[in-house]
Amino acid sequence: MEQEVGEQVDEQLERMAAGSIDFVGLQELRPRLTEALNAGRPLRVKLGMDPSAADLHVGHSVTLEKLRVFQELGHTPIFLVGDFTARIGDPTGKNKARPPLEPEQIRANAQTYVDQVGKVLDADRAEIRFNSEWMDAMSPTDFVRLCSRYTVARMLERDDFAKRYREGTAISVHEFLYPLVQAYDSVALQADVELGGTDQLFNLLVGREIQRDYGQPPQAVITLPLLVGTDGKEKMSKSVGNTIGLTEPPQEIYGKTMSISDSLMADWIPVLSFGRWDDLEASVSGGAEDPLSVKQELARRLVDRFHGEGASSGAEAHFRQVIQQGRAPDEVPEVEIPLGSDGDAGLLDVMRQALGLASNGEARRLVSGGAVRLDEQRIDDPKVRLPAGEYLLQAGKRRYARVRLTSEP
RNA sequence: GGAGAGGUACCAAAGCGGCCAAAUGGGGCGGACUGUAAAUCCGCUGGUUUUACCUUCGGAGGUUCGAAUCCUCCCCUCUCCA
Repeated sequence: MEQEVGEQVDEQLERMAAGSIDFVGLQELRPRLTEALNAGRPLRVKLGMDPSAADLHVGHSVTLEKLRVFQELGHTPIFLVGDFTARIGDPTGKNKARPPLEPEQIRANAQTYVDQVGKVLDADRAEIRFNSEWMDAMSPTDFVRLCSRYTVARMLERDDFAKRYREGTAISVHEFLYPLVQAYDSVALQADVELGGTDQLFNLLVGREIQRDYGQPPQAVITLPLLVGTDGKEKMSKSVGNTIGLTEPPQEIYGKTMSISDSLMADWIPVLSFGRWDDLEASVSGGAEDPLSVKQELARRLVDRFHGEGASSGAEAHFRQVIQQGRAPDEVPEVEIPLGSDGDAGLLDVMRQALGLASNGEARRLVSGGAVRLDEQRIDDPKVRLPAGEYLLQAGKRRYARVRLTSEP
C-alpha cells in the first residue's frame, strides 16, 4: 500500500509538471500530496482569471487544460473569477495602467467566463469562486494589514514595474495592490497549488509569502508557457486583438489558425498539445512534412477541441471554398435595403449598410483598392448607382452580402 | 509646496504662426505574389454631396486676416527638490 501511494505520487507529479515552465515548491508538494492521497483528501488547485474581456481564448485554454489535468487526477479545481481584481486591473506585462472596468461589464464578463470554462473543464465538478466574496467583506484595517506584509522595494523587483519605473511611465499605487489581492485569494481559498502563465510568476510567488504570513503552508506554483497570438509577435490577448476565442464559430477558429505563420505553428503545437498530439509534435520537430497539411490538421483539432468532434469538417469545407478557391460561401447574409424615391441607390451607401462599414469613405477606399465585386464583376467606379434588384456584393476575400434593393410602393 | 520637461490621429513619434487632415514607423484594411500562411512589393488608413467643405493635435478661453504651433487659466504625466 505504502509503495503504491509512492508510485502514484510520482506519477501525479510528473503529469502536473508536464509542459510547465516553472514548478516552485515541488519538493514541499511531494509530502503534502502523499499525505493527501493517504487521507483521501484532494488538493485544492487554483487558477484565477480576471473578467477583463468577454471572451476566453485559446491562450487561456493552456492553463485551463492544466487545471483539467488536476481534475482528472482527482483534485479540486478552483476557477477563481477575479471580479474584484478586475476593478484594479492586472498590471502584468503592461507599459501602462489598465483602465478599470465598469461593474456591470465585469459582472457580464464573469458570467460568460463561467459558461466558457465548461468548454475545457467539467464545470459541475469544479469549484467556481469570485474574489469579491472575501475582498468586499474585508475591512480597510485588514486591508492595510495585508499591504503591510510586502515592501515597495520587493514590488519594484518585478520586471514590468522596474521597467516602467526606469522609463518614467506612470505606476499608480493601486497597481501594487494587485499582487497582494491575488496572493490573499490563495489564503482565502487555502490553495495547495496555483497555476498561471509564466508572466504570472511574480504574482504567484507573492501568494506563497502571504500564505506563510497568514500561517498557511505555501502553495506550489506551476507556470505554463504563454501562447503567442495569431500575429506571431505578442502574447495572445484581447487588447492586442490577436486572439482566437473559445466560443468563436468553427470556421473562424479554423480560418484564424490557418492564417498563422508556419513558424508560429511550430510554437503552438507543443504548447497546445498536452501530450495528446504526439503525431503533430513529431511532424513539426521533424520539419520534413508539408506545412499546409500539418496546419490544416492543427486547425481541425482546435475546432474539434472547442466545438466537439466532427465540427471541423464544415469549417474546412468553408475555408477551401472561400479562401482557397475564392468563391462565395454557402451561407451569405442577406440584407434588404429599401430604395428611396430615386429608384436607385449609390453603391457606397449599399456597401456601408450591407457590410456594416463605418463610413462611405471606407467603402470608397475598398472600391478604389479593387476589392469590390458585384455579381462577380469587379467595380472600379465608386459612383455607380444600383437599380432595384438582387446583387451578390463582395469586399475582399471574406466579406459577402446578398443585397436586395426593393423599391418602396 | 517649489523648479523643470511634457500631453499630437489606433500606437509610437515629428511638426512649433499660413505650403497641416498633420512627416515617418508600427498596426489595421485592401491588392499582387503563394501551398494556407509568413516574408516581400503596391495602395489606402477623420467625415461628407470629395478640384471643395466640415470636425480633429489634453480642456476652456484669448491674440491674429490665419493657431497643433503664440498668450491665459485649468486638468493629467514624468524628473528633481521639500
